[in-house]
Amino acid sequence: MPRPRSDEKRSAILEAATRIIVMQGLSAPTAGIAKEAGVANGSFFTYFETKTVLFNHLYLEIKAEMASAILKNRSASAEPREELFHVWRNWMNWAVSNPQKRKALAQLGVSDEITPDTRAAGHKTMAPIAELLERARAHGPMQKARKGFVGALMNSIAEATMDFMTQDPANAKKYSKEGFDALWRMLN
Amino acid sequence: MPRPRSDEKRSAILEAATRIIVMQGLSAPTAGIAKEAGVANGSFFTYFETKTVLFNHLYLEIKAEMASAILKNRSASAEPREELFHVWRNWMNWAVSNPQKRKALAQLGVSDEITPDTRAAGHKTMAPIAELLERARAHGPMQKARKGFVGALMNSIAEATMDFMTQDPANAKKYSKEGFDALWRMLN
DNA sequence: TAATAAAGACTGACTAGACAGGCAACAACA
DNA sequence: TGTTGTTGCCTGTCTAGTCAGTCTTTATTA
Repeated sequence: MPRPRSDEKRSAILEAATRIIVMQGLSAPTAGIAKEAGVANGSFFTYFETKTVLFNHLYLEIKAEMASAILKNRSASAEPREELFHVWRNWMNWAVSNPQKRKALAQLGVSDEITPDTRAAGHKTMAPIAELLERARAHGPMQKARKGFVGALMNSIAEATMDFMTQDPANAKKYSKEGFDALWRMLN
Repeated sequence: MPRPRSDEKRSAILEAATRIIVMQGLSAPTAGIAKEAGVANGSFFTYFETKTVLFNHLYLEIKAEMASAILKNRSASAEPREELFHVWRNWMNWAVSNPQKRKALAQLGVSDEITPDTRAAGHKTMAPIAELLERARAHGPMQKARKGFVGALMNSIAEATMDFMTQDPANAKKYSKEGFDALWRMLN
């Protein structure tokens, strides 16, 4: 049997890229990422054809992981408010526990190396959350607003809240509660 | 007497940089910016010592212009809600009228070439708006939240709203109203 | 008014360095 | 020994910033 192409090294590169991007930005040399991953300079390109391909994979991976963390342990029965709050808490927890991934994701998100296809795929992983939001706003003042707009507003409030939580961890809980209450007031 | 160094060319470079950044991103070559400004390659550096210096100047200039547009024609007497809405409308109008500047500012804002000093100065130009927000939230449920946090929430809602307005201009007015109402609900 | 000089704004070819990706050689396993 | 993953050196390309020199305008003089 041929020695299998190591998925571990693939993951190592993705993780190394996260760390390096946080520290040095997207213009960081591939050589640095390879070194951080404990892999030879040229090996980088046996795992990812180009730097851009790596970026697109990393974007999707982090986004998918985040979506999965957000949707963990849902109780299907709960009231809309409770349901949304559960998701909110998962979201904020993930952000506090994974500041690097969040930071890297933010950088990747504004890069023009991320293709529309990748963005669309990333958006798709968030679809269940959008659906949940639909129920939460169903009877409130935003019921006639465009679906995507409400989602964008929620997302922007969440991002701002997460920024403050990571920047001032001592008051993280406070920000989380205030942020969610603000969101709920907006929806109802 | 020496011929005066042309402020027009300085402005031309700043304007050219805005256009080029929107089209090509921050990694666009200085040569391209110089060409777009109708200035020789090397002249770029007689107006701005380095590319980073240009970026910092541009960031501040756009931010200051935006703040000035937002604060235009204020009537000091009005009710908090009216006062805030006036500012909101100015803000949205500026965004719709200057999509390129907004886009360039967004790119510059996430760049790590913008120094903390520059960010602080940019923040300062928005101080009057923050003050106004203080009055608007004074009697609402967010009166005990940290000042900067409320400002960040307002800003994030405004950004999301402006995104949708520029992306779907036909419904711009609708988004503007819905966005402001959402903000006000959040504050009260 | 015309000729000359001085100043300094402006130019663009050039350089030094950085980096993405290629590739020829190598190592490990069957 | 053949096959395949892995290596790290190499190269072609790109670009920020430099600098020796040109050009334009103003000041001075006759």
